[in-house]
Amino acid sequence: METVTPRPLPSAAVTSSPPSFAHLLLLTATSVPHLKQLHAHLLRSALDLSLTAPFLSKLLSLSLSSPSSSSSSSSSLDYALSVFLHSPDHLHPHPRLANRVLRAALRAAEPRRALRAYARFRRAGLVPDRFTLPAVLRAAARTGDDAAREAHGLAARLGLDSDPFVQTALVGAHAALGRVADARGVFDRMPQRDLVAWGVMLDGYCQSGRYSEALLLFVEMRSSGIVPDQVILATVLSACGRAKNLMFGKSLHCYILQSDPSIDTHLQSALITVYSNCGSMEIAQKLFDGMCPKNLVASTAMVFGYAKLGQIEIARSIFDQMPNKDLVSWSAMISGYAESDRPSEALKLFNMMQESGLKPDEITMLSVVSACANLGALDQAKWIHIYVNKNGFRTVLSVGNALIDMFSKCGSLAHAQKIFNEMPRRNVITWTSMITGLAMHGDGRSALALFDRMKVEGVEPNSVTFTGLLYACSHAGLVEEGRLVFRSMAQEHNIEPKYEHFGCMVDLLGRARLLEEALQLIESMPLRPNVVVWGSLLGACRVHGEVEIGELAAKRLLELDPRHDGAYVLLSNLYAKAGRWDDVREVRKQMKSRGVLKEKGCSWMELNGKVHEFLMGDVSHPRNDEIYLKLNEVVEELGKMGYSPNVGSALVDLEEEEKRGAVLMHSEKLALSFGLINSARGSVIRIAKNLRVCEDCHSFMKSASKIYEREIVLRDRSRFHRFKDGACSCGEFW
DNA sequence: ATAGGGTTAG
Repeated sequence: METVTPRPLPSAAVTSSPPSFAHLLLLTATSVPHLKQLHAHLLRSALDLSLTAPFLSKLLSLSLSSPSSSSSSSSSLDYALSVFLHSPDHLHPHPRLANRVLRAALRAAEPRRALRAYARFRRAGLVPDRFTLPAVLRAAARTGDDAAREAHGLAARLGLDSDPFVQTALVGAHAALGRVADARGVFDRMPQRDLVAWGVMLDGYCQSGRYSEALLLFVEMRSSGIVPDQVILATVLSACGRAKNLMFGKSLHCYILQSDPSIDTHLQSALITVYSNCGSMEIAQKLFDGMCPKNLVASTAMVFGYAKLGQIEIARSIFDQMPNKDLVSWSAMISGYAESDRPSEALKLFNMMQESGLKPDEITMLSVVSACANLGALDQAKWIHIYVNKNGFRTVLSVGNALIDMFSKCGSLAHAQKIFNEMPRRNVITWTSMITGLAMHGDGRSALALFDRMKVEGVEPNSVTFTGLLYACSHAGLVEEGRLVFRSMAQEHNIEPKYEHFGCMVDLLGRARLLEEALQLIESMPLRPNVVVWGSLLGACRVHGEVEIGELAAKRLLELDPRHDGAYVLLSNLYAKAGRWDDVREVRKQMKSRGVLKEKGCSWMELNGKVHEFLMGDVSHPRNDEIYLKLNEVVEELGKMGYSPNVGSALVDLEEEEKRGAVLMHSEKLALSFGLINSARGSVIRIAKNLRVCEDCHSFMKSASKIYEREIVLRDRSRFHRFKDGACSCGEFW
């Protein structure tokens, strides 16, 4: 049971005795090492003063005054705290001393240490005061420790729960631990709320990603007549940018100009962020141009904004012009490349960042891992994994999640599963990533089994989980299971199916040749059918050579997006399959007249840590001659088994013979030839490709795997194909 | 109590 009676304070007794020479000596110390030296000296004369108030006091002021950037300050703090932590139980620390330690630990970004020290203090009989609790709560908020609940109760027992400082800290702690409703409850019961309290509540919404609610709170604040300061405005602007609420941003901009045209740099940067997050780069650029000197934060926001719009070259040039770059600016540029499908550049930049002497944090790592996932290069992935473990990111949940995805996308389910199994904690993203990984590899049964386990463990699936599950059913041809999953979404989990779910269902039904049913689903869905669902239907029609429904799907698709290259390609393949060559030419003509270009096929593979790229018909590789020689050989060998190129996959108006040539030059065939030349017999050949593999390449790979006795793992845009002994793991469901 | 970078799906 908690005691609230203050205990006698022996340390105060020490202070009140006349200072000894030893004490005076201590006070001459000029640095922590110096103090340690004096301390050791006094110990030798049997005077242990380390537990006296003056010593601790001096120790603290020295620790706190050393420059915060140097590593010595953290080790000084370490020393200071260890003295506290090893002091005997009967010390009964004075809250003032405890508060200084807690504040020091917080300032040194050592919340865990603060909590340990606090626990130690409590055991020694500390009775916290109105300054202790906020510090503890802030530490707990940062570590995710549930000391907050305990502190809440303690505050009530000590009668401190009506103190505005304590209340504000409670709001912050609840919010940081994801209990926004509890935070709001405390906030609403506060009899008076200063700007800090409003700020903490606003920040609380932002921390849990509820940006629109933050904006609502700001509106409430304004209507209760409170005038925001620059800190509040900066927070709200940030929320506004993240909520991508351009209108709100503009009105905030007006408000700021009206109320106080002297905008400080924080606000300027925050305004730029609003516009760049909303994709309004013209306005962002104008504000940025008016900024002198350009600050780091604003420049980073510009880099981010352009990168998000795909204008990666402009982003890069701003990045290159920045005189100083910190971790956040590097990360923004790296994630820009990662998100714009330029994984090699992302990894290159990561190396440059390290050369410049910066160590990544976990957020940088997420972009790096995700870039490697997109690249699909297994050796790189293994290297990144080692790097993650070496640099202390192994136990970070989000990084573990990204690793699962990375190994799945690099073709090694085994690695992904190992990481999954060894994760100390798992959240919905962990499970979803693993389910999606299994789906990509065509293992639908395991994906469903994992989903059952997930439910048993009480993790609530979200809409992404269902995308993965439906995708798993679709790629494994599990029609009934897919229907059940689809139905359970709304019925059991309260998740309304979105476009991607309908897309998966259309895919699932379509691949099972239930094309009529797929069409009915599209026509009866509560959302307006979009490019995704018509595209799925068209794809299925191509697989089954179903011209009539396919034409309809293509027509609808092209109404929605006349420049959709995939639609023309699929339609043309479909006509080719049916032998309707006039229609093939017609599609081609239409495409030409509308200036639509087919995305160029590109494959790549890793050799000795280097990624080699092949475009369709590529002749630029330094070992071009060898590659084509090998390709000819493979074609000849396969020909003996009855292979002949399937020209339906060619989308060019060429003569028959030229079509054959074009199909034979598909990028994955070039990559395969390169792989056969350069890798040892019996080793796995891994190829990644930007588009979906064509029918001809698919059968080509199957035969090649048999003749050359090689396992070939091909990642295409939608899934993995593992060719072995003349068969593919996809079982033709693709 | 203040501004900039983040994992699954698309």
